[in-house]
Amino acid sequence: MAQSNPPFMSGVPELLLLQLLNEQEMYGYELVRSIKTVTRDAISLGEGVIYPVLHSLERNGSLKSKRKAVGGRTRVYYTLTRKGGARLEKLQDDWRRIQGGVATALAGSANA
Amino acid sequence: MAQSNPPFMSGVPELLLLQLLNEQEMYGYELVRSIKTVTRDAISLGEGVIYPVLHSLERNGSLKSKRKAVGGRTRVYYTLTRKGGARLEKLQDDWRRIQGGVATALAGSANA
DNA sequence: TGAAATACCTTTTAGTTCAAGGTATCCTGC
DNA sequence: GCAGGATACCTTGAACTAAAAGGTATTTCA
Repeated sequence: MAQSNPPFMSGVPELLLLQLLNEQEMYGYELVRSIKTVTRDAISLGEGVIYPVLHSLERNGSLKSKRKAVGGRTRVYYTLTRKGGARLEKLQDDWRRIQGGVATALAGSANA
Repeated sequence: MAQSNPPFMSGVPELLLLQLLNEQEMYGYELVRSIKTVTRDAISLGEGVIYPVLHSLERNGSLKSKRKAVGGRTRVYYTLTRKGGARLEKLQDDWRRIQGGVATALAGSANA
């Protein structure tokens, strides 16, 4: 039946979004540029990645959104729910675990 | 035409394999268990991940293999080529970049 | 008026990883 | 002498993620 676990590496886009939205509400287009800035260009995620993740997080109750008209354009602002906060903590833990795992491996013969 | 870049997070299995093989020659089954050990259980990759990566690395000239009969079983030992060494360095850099990127983002409002 | 930036979104394609299954040998205990 | 578990190789099929590209519409500014 092959019920796959989520690929162990994934969820970084999701992690970054939740992290930023935990600090302040933002809208999609803003998040696209924020991620680039905040990671000092190390990570650049296009709109085709951001919007689908945003929508799925809202669907599962991790985010809530609010439309605001600014000038003539509409912006959709997102904020974390309590569930989103829990999700963020889980993803942070996951990340630290695998980051630590890779670091240990890389330390193998290196410098030291 | 959508000529995709490899997903920015990927290549961690490849990185771990190359790293371990850079330290000493190993065979597939051994690598499966080594990765689990060396990452202190943070990362566990099955044979279905390891063998295909091994084969594709050999195909593109990053690894070379040598069969050895041990008892009645055959082991296929892999070692890095020069090209594999270069590939390892590239993946290490990639990893450090994205790791740094995520770290910067996570540092945002945290503890400090 | 026309190009670039802002702002939303979806669809298509490609790529990776996962679980599971398949073969065969060896060793241990019974 | 044979059953079961560990060793050792491998492939297949499904699931999931993320990348790229395209599509609409408005605003700003030259």
